[in-house]
Amino acid sequence: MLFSQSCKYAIRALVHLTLKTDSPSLSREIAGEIQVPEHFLAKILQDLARHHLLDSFKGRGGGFQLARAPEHISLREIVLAVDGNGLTENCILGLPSCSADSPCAMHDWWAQQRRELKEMLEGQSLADLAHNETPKKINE
Amino acid sequence: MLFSQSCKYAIRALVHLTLKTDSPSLSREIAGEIQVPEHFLAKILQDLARHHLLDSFKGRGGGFQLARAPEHISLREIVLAVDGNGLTENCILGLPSCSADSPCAMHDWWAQQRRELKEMLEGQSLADLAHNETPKKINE
DNA sequence: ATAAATAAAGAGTAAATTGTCTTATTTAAA
DNA sequence: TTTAAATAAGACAATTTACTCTTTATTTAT
Repeated sequence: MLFSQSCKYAIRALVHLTLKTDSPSLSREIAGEIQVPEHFLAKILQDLARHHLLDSFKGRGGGFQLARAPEHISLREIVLAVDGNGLTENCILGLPSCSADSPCAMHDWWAQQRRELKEMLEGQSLADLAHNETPKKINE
Repeated sequence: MLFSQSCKYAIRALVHLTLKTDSPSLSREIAGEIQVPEHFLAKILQDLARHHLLDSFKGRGGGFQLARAPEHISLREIVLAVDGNGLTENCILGLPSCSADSPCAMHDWWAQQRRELKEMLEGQSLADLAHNETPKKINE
């Protein structure tokens, strides 16, 4: 599994928010729309706010909102915020001692793969993702 | 995390066995050499035997051995045996309904990425991996 | 036959992740 | 200034993954 469940939910929530940039959205409503556990999502949104990908507003009229234009939020930033940098920084076989000096069996292979993966996560913006989202049915 | 802990252990065990193709190795000894929990590894080896990547022999003189030449065991086969096909077959955002007809926000991006990942897992054989392993110190 | 060595299997424990519920805290409106 | 609406935070429950321990089954050598 490339992304944790939290990270998947984060991406879906952010894509959803990309389509609603006018006013703050309630965590409860977002959860309902993208069909994920309400309180669990709330924590993820708090986390994204701490990482300055979202702005949060308390009290009446509050909610969550993208902190920046979706064109300037990369998929990589989202993954880093929620899952940390383990995916691209740790040894793929989990060896703490793995390094260029004492490489594991997959070190060179993964060094190449991870670089490409990183570039592709950086190259994909939230705006790109939102653009590919299946449009909601209107009739019905 | 790309691979489960079990899968990481499996790869390390198989690489180790690639360097010892003469006679069956004991699961206990493999665990000691690659430094992973003994009984946990035993189950993983059983699983690899069920998937015909290893041959197992009970009783005195028994142990585990590669079922085929390491040149003909791909990294992809190992991952499939231990982690299943979820990584390359499931929606990366975990949506059961995601398909070409109703794609998720990352569908197209991931379709491309997963194809490349698949090819690279197929292209890497156990022999290739073993070849990149850090050689054990001899003096001392 | 018997004993010893090994994998196989099963049941259980521990830890991490995922998800729920309740209570603060903050804000804006009435 | 009180009340209602929202996020923030904390404690907890459930599930999955990782790991351990014990027993059973099988094989070889004596």
